[in-house]
Parts: sequence; structure tokens; C-alpha cells
Amino acid sequence: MHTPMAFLDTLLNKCASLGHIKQFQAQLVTLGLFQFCTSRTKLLELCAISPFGSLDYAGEIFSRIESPTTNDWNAIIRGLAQSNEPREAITCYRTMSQIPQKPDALTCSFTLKACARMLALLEAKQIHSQLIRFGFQADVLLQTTLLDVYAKSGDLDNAQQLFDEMQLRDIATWNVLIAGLAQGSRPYDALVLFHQMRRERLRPNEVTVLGALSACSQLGSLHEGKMVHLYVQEEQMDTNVQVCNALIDMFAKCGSIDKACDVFYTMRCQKSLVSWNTMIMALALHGHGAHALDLFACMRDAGVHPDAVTYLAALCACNHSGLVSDGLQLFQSMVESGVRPNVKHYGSLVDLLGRAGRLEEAYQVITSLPMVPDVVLWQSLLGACKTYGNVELAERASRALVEMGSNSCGDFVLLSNVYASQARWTDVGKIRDAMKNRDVKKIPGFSFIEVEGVIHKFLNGDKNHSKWREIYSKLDEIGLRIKAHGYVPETCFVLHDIGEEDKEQALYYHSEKLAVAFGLISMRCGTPIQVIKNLRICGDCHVVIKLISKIYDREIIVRDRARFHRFKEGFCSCGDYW
DNA sequence: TTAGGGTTAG
Repeated sequence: MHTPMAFLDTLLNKCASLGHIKQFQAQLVTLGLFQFCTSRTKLLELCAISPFGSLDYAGEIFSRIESPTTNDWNAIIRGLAQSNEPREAITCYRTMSQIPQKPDALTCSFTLKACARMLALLEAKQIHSQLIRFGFQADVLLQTTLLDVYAKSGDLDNAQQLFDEMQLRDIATWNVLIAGLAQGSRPYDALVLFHQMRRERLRPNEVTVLGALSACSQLGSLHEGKMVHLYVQEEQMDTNVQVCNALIDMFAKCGSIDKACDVFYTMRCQKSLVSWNTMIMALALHGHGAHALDLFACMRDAGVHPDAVTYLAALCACNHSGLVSDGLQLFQSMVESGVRPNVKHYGSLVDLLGRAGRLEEAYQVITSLPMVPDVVLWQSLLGACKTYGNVELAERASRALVEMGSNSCGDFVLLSNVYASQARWTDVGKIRDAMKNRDVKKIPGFSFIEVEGVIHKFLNGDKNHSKWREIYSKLDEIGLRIKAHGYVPETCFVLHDIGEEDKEQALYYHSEKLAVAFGLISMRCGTPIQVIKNLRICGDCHVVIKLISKIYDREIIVRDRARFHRFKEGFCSCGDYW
């Protein structure tokens, strides 16, 4: 014998379309139960959050409730938090604070989720203080949600503090902080936490591993990455497609394109679109353009449809390998296949045209863009103008950059280099003055190198390393040897108001050179030296490292912001294009 | 009754 309520619940469980939801609502109204029974709240929730529901219709149901309960509000807020308009969830939460039905821990949880999606730190802090007032703070799930908002919004100090203060943590709590640190600016701390977790005999799961791998990728730490890989194999997590994708990305970004290929080709699970995208991007990063285009063709044969990321990766591969006509064709086929190019795709197109010396066409692309151009497009054009010595177009690009409010050091240096290449020294001087007057933003360059599992970091002109004297004397030795090979410092890469000799000094001690010198003195002969730089590699360093690879017969790999440079026997895998 | 953590570009 069923009670009427149990009967309603059974019926509700069978709802699988908006039509069913409407029929159910009509039943409730007919039976006179709509205003009073809990089934109404369940119905509302179903309508607000299930894929076949409708948030708009949920709003309509909600508006017919005479006095909505906290649970009714929760259903709506939960729906809004996962919608395209998460801000509405916060608005709703505020409205709710003014009525008799007070928010509960769940209301806060859903609203915080909305904050996390919007990176709304301020709003999250307000809710945090209310949580303390309401006495909800002991709840692990809620605390973890809160921790997640702080971490995602970049307030890592608060996230860390919250974590330290928590009485009770579970695996999700650790995962949130690890992922937050990894995606924020503290990948090293993420790995420390990962190891601490293992020491405390907690068992990292797939989510933990994804965070740890992301940290390894950023640090370029092959040593750490291999350890995580080992753990993945031990725990048989390599059947998880996301873990495999993260492994591909990690190996590629840590310089080991062969291992990345291994993982890709021997995956035990079904490859996803992301697997293909990651692998194509990995090959692009290493300048293996032809292989990347092969894969692009293979994925279509495998019935996987390329998306905007795939096209970007493939275009990037063409760019980095100098496959200009392939790239232009690819862009065309993208438009034809209905994938709408975004500003990044146009950026690649400008790069391709610029690289081919088709500067006017590149300029036309930017000026006829169906969207607002970003600074990167103009910067690409400016770079191409430098390569081809086109002063007039370089000035136009610079003007555009200034109008867009760009105040980056690199832009000024590029224009100055264009002038310098034409021996227009008065103009070079003007740029220098402009830079002085404008308080130009300069992102400090730094480089990492991993030696025997320890990561060493160098800034330009850094003397903080315990072996700095040996490093500097190695650089002096390098300086002498490369000059004997005909090296002339390209001081146009420096733009300070200093004399030529000082300029040479400024170049000598660039962070990537310090890291390479440290590698030479501390790593066994024959071991490749691998360095990671946060910015693009400097032109002079590129010349110097090519020479070092030849004179010292050493393979040197530099990962910069854009790609890998593999120096061997005096040549670089980028073919001097970057 | 209902909650938290996840891979590619940028």
C-alpha cells in the first residue's frame, strides 16, 4: 500500500523531460498540494538543475510559490550557480538574506560555487564572514568549497591559512589546495603538498594526480613528473583519460616529447578530443610540425571532430615549423568547416603571414578583424616588421599598441630594434626617453634548471646562488671562447641608458645564461642541459647558446613561454624563428 | 532530500 507522498515521489523519479515536469506540476496544483508538499521542492530542483529541465521554467514555478522555503531557494540558487549567469545566484542569495527564510549551509555552498566560477573574491569573503556568524564553519564540505574559491581567485595565502586551520580535512580538501597552488603561481608548493600528503599516508586519487602533474608541467620538472607517473602506474590510474592527457602534457612540457608520444600511442583508454589536442599542441611546442599535421589528419580518420583548440594547436605547429602554406590552408579549411576563428587563430594567421614577409596582408588581417584586436596581434606584426626591417609599418603597429594602453617593455624594445636595424639612432634615443618617462612595465625574467632533482632559480644578474662565483667565472670563460668563434654581442637587445660595455655585461648575465652556465659546471658531460624561462628567450641568448652547444658539444634545451628550443651542434630546432 | 575537488589554448 503506497502513501500518496510515496506515489508522488515515484512519479517524480520518472520525470525525464520538461513536458513531464509540467504535467507533474499540473497534478500538484490539481490535488491542491502545490503550495505545501516537499515534492514541489524536488520538482523545482529537477527543473532547475537537470539537463532536460529549464532554469527559466524553474523561475516560473518559483514565482507561483506563495512562501518559498529555504529549500526552494536552494534549488533556484543551485541552478543559477551552474548556469551561464552565476552572478544571479549571488543576487538571489542577497535577496534571501532580507526575508524570514534564512540561508543554510547549503545555500552558502551553492552561492560559493557561483563565486568560484566568477572568481568573485569579495563576495566570497562576505559569505565567509556570514558563515562564521551563522556557525557553519565546522562543515568540511563547506570549508572545502570556500577554500576552492580562495584558491581559484588567486588568494593563495588565505586558502593556505584556511587549510591549516581546518580541524578535519579529507582528500577533496587537499586536492583543492594542490590544484589551486598548481594553477596559481606556486607550482612548487603544490608538489610539496603532494609529497606531504603521501607522507601522511593519504592516498592521492586521480584528481590529486591531475593537480600534481599540472605543477610538474609548469615547473618543467621531469624528475618530479616521472615520480608522479610511477605512482599513476602503481595505482593503475592510467586507465583514466584525463590522467593520460595530463601525462602527455607533462612529458611534453618537461622536454620529453618521446615519452609524451609513448603515453599517447599506448593509452589503454579511449582517446578523447582533449587527448588529440594535447598531443598536437605538444608536437607544436617541440617544432614537430609535420607530425602534428599527420595527427590532425589521423584524428579526422578516427572520427573525432577538431574544435577551435585543435585548429589553434595545428596552426601553432605550422607557425613553429615554418609551414606557411600549410598553415594558411588550415586557416581556410577551418573557416569552411564552420569552426569560428577567435582572436588567437587570427594571431596565428598574422604570425604566418608575417613570417612569410607578407606584412601588408598581415596588417589587413588585423584592421579587418571581425572582433576587437588584442595587443598580441600588433605585437606579432611588430615582430615581423623587425625581421623584415619595415619601419613604416612598425610605427603604425607601435602607435596602435600605445593607443591600446600597452606599456610593455617588449613593445618598446621591438620598435627600438627596428630603428636600430636601420641605424636610426636618434629614434632609438627617443624610444629610450619615452620609456623613462612612462614608467614602462617590465616583467622580471627568470629561469629554472633542475639538477639532481633540485630546482634552481635564477634572475637576471642574480648573485644569490651559493655557487654564483663559479657560475660567473664560467660565463667569463664562455665569453672568451665564443668571441674567438666570431661572436659579437647584439646589444640592441638591451635598452638601458648605459654604455656599450655595460650593455654587454647586462646581456652576459641574463637568467637563461646563468642557468646554462650552472648546468655546465654541475652536470656530467654529455647530459643534456634543460632550462625553463618564464618569458621568450632573448635574441642574444639564442645566439650564445647556439655557440655553446657547438663549442662545448652539449645539447641544451630551453623551454620559453612559447616553445622549446633544442640547441645542438650550433643550431636550434626553431630554425631561428620564434 | 539537496553540497566540495579534475585534462588541452589563454
